Amino acid sequence: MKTVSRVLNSEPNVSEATRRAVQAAVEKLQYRPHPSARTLAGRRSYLVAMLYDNPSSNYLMEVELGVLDACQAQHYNLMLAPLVYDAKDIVAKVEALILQSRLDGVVLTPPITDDEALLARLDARDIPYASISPKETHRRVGVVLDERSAAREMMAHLVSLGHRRIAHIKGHPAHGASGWRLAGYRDGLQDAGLDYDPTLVVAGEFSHGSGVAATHQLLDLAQPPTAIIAANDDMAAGAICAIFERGLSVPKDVSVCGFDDTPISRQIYPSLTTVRQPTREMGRLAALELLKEIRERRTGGLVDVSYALQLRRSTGPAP
Amino acid sequence: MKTVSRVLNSEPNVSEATRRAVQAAVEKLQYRPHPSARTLAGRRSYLVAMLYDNPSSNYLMEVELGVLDACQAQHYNLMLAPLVYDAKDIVAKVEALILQSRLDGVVLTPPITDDEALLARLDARDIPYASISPKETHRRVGVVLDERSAAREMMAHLVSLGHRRIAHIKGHPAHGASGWRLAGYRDGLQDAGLDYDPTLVVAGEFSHGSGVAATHQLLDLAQPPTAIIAANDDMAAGAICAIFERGLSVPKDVSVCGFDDTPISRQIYPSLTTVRQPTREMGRLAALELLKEIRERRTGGLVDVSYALQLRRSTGPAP
DNA sequence: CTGAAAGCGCTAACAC
DNA sequence: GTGTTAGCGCTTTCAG
Repeated sequence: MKTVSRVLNSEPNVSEATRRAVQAAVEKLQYRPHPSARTLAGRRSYLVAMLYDNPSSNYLMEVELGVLDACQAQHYNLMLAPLVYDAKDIVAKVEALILQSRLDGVVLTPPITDDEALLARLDARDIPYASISPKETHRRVGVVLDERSAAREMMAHLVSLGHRRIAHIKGHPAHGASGWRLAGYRDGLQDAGLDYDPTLVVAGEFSHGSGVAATHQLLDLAQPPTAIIAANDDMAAGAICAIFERGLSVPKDVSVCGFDDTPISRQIYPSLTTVRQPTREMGRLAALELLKEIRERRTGGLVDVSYALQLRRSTGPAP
Repeated sequence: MKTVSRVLNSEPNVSEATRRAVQAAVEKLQYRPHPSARTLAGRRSYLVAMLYDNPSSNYLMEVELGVLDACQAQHYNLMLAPLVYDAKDIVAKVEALILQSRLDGVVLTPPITDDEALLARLDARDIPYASISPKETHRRVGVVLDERSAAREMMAHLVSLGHRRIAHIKGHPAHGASGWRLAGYRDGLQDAGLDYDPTLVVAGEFSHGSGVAATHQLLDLAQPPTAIIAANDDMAAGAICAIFERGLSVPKDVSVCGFDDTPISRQIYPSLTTVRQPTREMGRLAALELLKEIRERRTGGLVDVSYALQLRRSTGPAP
């Protein structure tokens, strides 16, 4: 019996002949190991959870697909854990989840990646976790991308088109990406020798509606911008709606660009210039690092992925 | 030990006093039953899967949220099973899934809802399943909506705005909804005393790109339509892109409407007139019926949910 | 109404 | 390299 177990788990100390014989029998009998028996006898649950906020964003759906991919490839199960981040009892909720479901590990998405209380609890319980775009990267497992340089490059693109009054709609303040993208925006201004004008930087929270509102605010300015760089695609789509509502045109009157290259960037008119993040791949890689960490502690690392400007129709020469 | 088990599973034959004592102890010891032990000893896995095709559609994401909701409420786990529907080995794949994961049941989404071979297999293995918008509704468990009447009402809306040349972009032929929506379109023509013009009905496959292509085809007609009713929101968004690309305006030159009321209908300009389907709720209800069916065979039913026209900015008076 | 006994199907630890 | 033994933490069955 144990020999069969060894073959099924690719463990060493089985002769090639025996291994083959077992495999043949498995095939013939259509044998499938029972996951629960395995979990009960062994120490692991073969279950990881993905913790996330805001379940209906385009971005998270892509991430989920990637995480799922990696889990399936390694025969792990994925449990979806939508969390309302406002709730102050997030730590308690996650704790209950871990206790009840015996999770082997968790994948964290922003802004949960940087909840100190939660991370401390995870560490204390010795639950491995991998983060996607965490704010703090010291000694972390997961995946990151140089968002600041991406924003800076996007700025260079706008400047090259002749834009001088470039506005920025910020992301949700709890997300690390918001800060980096703003920093890149400022880098871009500096590169072009432009002054930082605080009236051109308005708050947003990654939602379509917040993009609409922010854009109306910008267009009400005595000297409205000729280009808007939104911290994500949903807000950029909102910006385009607001511009059209005023009878203006994109990109003739105002150029707009977003971030993330989510499906919506190709589904609106005009198609959106944006920064391509390999979102799905990021989910996959984060999950892969998590699984490594689960198998063997201290072997997971922080993977750096690269972005690419995706030039489409929503940006054009300054009027 | 068995008494504790009874209390935890809300089984009868425990005195109120004992029950209370057990509950107090559970609380005090922070005891949590081990899911795998329960699965191993009992006969159920407390696991259901959602089978779906085309994982990146707005529609499915909403459905998933609803299904997840119902499962969590009843302490069932949800396994996501993205399937490539082209593949001819779909039955084998699902079979493997059931065998390996010991699923208690599955939720089916279109067009998998009507794969005869798969359904036969599920029946043979006695695996309960619930369908969301199945084509065939006889003796089925799940949730349906009167799509035909919805399309018909939408037609009435367009006719009331003065439109006479109304085109239809069909959905993916494998989906039942495509047929019903087309039927409702024809009902609407008849109601208005309009002739059916086959050149005004073009093929689509529910994707944005297919909506763009279909619309170009319609606008190339000697007598182009003044209104387009697409079989879903993604294609309607594509139609709007195509119309704008030609320098025309929506709804001034052409009115456009979609189906499903997915998030994108509110994220594009102009906002989309569409048929609201309680998509998330449909996922929830289907899962609920499935769980009923799992607990006690022949108790699940077919729930009928209602739609509502969502009038927004993409439809207006005929030119 | 309560509980003892016997597994569910695996893996860990340890012989051989 | 292979096999034995003893559980993992529950539920089922059946006796009280």
